[in-house]
Amino acid sequence: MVGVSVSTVSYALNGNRSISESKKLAIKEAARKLGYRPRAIARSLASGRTHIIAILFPPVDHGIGLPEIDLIMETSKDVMSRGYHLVIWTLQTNDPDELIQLISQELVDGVILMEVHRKDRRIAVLRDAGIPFILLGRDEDAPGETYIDIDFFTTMMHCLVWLKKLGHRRVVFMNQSRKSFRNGYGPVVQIHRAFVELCRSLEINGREYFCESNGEMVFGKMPKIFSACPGTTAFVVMNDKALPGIISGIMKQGFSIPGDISVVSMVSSAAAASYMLPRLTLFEMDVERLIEMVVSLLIAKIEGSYVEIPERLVPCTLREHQSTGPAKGSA
Amino acid sequence: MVGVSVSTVSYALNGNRSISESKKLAIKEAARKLGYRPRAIARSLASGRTHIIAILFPPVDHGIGLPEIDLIMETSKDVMSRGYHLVIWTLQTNDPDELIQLISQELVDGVILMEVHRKDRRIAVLRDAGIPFILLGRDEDAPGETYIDIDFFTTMMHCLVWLKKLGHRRVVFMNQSRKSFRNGYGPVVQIHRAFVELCRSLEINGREYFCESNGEMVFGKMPKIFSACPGTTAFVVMNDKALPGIISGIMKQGFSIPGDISVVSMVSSAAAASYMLPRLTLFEMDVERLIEMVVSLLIAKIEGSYVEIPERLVPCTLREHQSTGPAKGSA
DNA sequence: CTGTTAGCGCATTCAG
DNA sequence: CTGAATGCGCTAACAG
Repeated sequence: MVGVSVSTVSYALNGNRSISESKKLAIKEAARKLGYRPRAIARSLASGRTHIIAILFPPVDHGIGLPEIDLIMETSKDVMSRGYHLVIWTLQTNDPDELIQLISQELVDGVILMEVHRKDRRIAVLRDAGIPFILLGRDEDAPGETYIDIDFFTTMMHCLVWLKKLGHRRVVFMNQSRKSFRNGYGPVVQIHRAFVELCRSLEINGREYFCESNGEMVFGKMPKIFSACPGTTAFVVMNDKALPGIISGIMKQGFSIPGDISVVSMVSSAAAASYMLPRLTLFEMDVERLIEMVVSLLIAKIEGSYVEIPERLVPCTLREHQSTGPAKGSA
Repeated sequence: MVGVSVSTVSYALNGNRSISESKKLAIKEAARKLGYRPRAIARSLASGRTHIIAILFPPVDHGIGLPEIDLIMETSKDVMSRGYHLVIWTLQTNDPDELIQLISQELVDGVILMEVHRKDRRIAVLRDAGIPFILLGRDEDAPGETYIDIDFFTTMMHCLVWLKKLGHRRVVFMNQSRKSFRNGYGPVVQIHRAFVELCRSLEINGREYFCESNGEMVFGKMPKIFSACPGTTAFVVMNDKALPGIISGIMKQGFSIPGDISVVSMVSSAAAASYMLPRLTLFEMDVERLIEMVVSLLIAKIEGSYVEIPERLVPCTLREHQSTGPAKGSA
C-alpha cells in the first residue's frame, strides 16, 4: 500500500483536483506495478458517463461499400485515441422503437448518424431522448441539427473547373440511382444540384444520368449514352460500383482512357479506386478530417464544452492518376 | 405503482425465477407504459456481465477490404439480435500493453479475433487475462484455442474438381503476397498447401504465383506468367485487389473471358465481385454461417454453457457467373 | 412464490 | 491538500 485513501487514488488518476506531485507519482507508479486499471463499468455508474459512442447505421438496402469501411475504422481509431469506445449499431428496421430501445439502455454517451436521408426518422428519436448526436451527412428537413458533411458543391466545382482547364467542354455525369435521388439521399441530391448549377455558370455542356450500382446494367446503357451525347470527352462518376461498367462501356466503343475520354471518380476512397484499372483519377474523401471533426464535435457536446463551429463541410481532394488528361482535340 | 418490490421487477424482467404469470404480465405492461428500461451500466456492475463483445483488429498494414466489412456488419447484426453490443477495437501497435489496457477495463465479456496470424501475440494476452475469446482464423502455433475458420482445403478441392470437370488441366493460382505467406498469414498458408497438394492428387498442371494486392503491379507481371505457363486455360485468384490487373492482363494478351480463359475468385464476397466486369464466378464466403458460429460459440463460452463442437470449418460456396466455362478445345 | 437488503467499484460530495 | 462517507441503479443472495 502506498498509504493513501481511495479518493486520493481516484483524483490522482483522473486529475480532477490538485494533489501533491509526489503522491500523484507514487500512486501512478503503484497502479502501473499492480496492473491496476479502473473498472470501466463502475466508473460509468458513478460518473454517469460511459465513454462509449455509437455509430448508427440504418437498415442497409443498397449495401455498404468501401468508403464506409474507411469511415468506420477511422472512427474507431479516432475515438479510441480519445479514451472512448465505439459500438456499431445496425438497425434492422425503420421502426423508431428499435432505436428507442437502444438509447434507453443509456449505454452510450453519444451517437454518430451514418447514411443520413431526408426526413430521417432517427433524428427525432435522438432529439427527444436528449442524447448528444452528430449527423455525418445532412437532412434538409432537419436544419439546426449539428452535422458534418462532404462539400459536394466545392468538390464538383473543383472538378469541373479543372476539367474545363484541360479543355473538356462536353461532360457526362453519372450519379447514383434515381431511386436514391427520390428518397432524398443527401449526397445524390447535393451533387445533382451542384452539377446542374455549375455547368450553367461554367458554360459546360453537361448531361447527367442516374444509374444503378451495377456494372452490367450500366454497361448495357452506355451505347445509348454515347449516341445521346456525341463529342463527350469526360465522364464524372459518383458511383463506385457502376465504374467497371462505365469503363468497359467506353472501351467497347473503341475509345481509350484517357486518350479519347477522361474518367474521374467523385467522392470516393483510394481503396475503391484500387479496384479499377487503369488506376483512376479521383476526388477522394478526406476521411481523417471528416471523422476528426465529427468525433471532436460529438465529444465536445458530450463533455459540455460544445461550441458552434463555422466549418462543417469538407471538400474532397483531387488525386490524379491515369484515367484523365487533356480533352482530345484541344491542342 | 403495481405494488411489487424491486426484486420482483428484476426477476420478472430477467426471468431468473418463477413468478406468477399475472404479476409478470402486470410488471411488463407497466414497464412498457412508463417506458422503463433497465440501465445497462447498473445492471452490468451488479451482475458482472456487460453484454458487450469486442471485435479485435490488429494494426492494419495491407488495408481492410470488402469481405471484412461484411464480417463486421454481420457480426453486429448477429450480436445485437442476441441482446449484446459490438465494440470495434482497432489496435494501433503490436505492443501487448495496448491490448492489456483494453481488456483490463473489463468493458467486454468476450473478444472475437480478426486477421489471425501465426504466432499472434494477442492470443497470449487474452488467455492470460482469462477472458473468453474466439479466433476467426487459425494460429497453428496456438492449437487448442477455439477457432472458426474458412475451409480452404475443401473450397480449393471443390474448385479444382469442378474446373477439371470443365476440362481445365493447366491452372494458374494467384495467391496473395509472398510477404503475407512468410508472415504466416493463415489464409495464404492454408490455400497454398491445399493448391499444391490437390494439384498433385488431381493430376492438374498447376502453377502458383504470389502477388501484391495491386492491380498495376500484377498487370505488369502477366506477360511473364503467360510465357511461363503456356496453354493455361484457367486462373484461380485469391486476391481481390489483384483481379483488375489479372483480367486486364488476360485481355491484353488477346484472350477472351471465358472463351479462352476462365477466371475464378476464391474466398471472396459478392460485393467484391460486383466491382468487376465481366461478373466473376466466385467461391463466396458464407459470412452468415461463419459469424453465426463464431458468435454462438463465444456467447456460449461467456455464459458458461460452452461445449466443444466438431465443426469449425466453413467452406465457400460456388456462385457461377460469367467468367468461367469449359476449357478451350475440350469439346 | 415474494419482499428485504447487501454490495458491485468507482466518483464525488463533505469534513478536516 | 487529503480521508471518510454516500450513492450511482441494479442483481442476487437471503429470508420469509
